[in-house]
Amino acid sequence: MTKLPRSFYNRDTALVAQELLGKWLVRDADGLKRIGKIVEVEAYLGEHDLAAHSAKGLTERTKTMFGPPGHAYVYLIYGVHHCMNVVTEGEGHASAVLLRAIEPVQNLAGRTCGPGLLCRAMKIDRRLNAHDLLSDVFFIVEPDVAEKFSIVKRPRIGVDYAGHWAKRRLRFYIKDNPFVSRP
DNA sequence: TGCACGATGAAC
DNA sequence: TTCATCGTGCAC
Repeated sequence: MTKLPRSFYNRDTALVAQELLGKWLVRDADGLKRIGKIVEVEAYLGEHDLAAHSAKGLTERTKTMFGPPGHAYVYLIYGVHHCMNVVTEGEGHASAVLLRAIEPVQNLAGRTCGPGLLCRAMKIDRRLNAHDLLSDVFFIVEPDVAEKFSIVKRPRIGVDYAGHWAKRRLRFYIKDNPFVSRP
């Protein structure tokens, strides 16, 4: 297992999103190493992307998105669930990749398909916002055994308010993977 | 200081 | 289809 370097995240967001598929999200907490394989993601392309939080500009909440790549952007949605993103591209670009579903690999209990459920299973909450993903307790690795799969591209979920941006196929998932939140 | 509104999930 | 639940951002 090789931890993804900063340079992996400092690239085109839609590309990073697709390359995150099949990678393992690792979280070491409470004496337990939890691992999930990323099977579904969405790309958010910076300030001009009306579906992205950063479209509102630099605010207290979105400043993590405007920060350096390779950090976690975690926020509370609907007052109930947490969503986990990976910041991409250079500092100030305000782009990120939302992790929407993972397949359990190690020490994961309960469902993991959906951004909120994924965070619950991985014990991710707002305390991890702005956390560096090159740390030793929260990071993403390239698995030793690479697998082959096809990538399906679809419009993002729950962003109908974003005009023409809602139609762009910036949601990516592993074809036929049973842990994808919605086919 | 108040209030409308979600990058969701679960129940009905 | 409806609702829970609360932090954020912006209007007064």
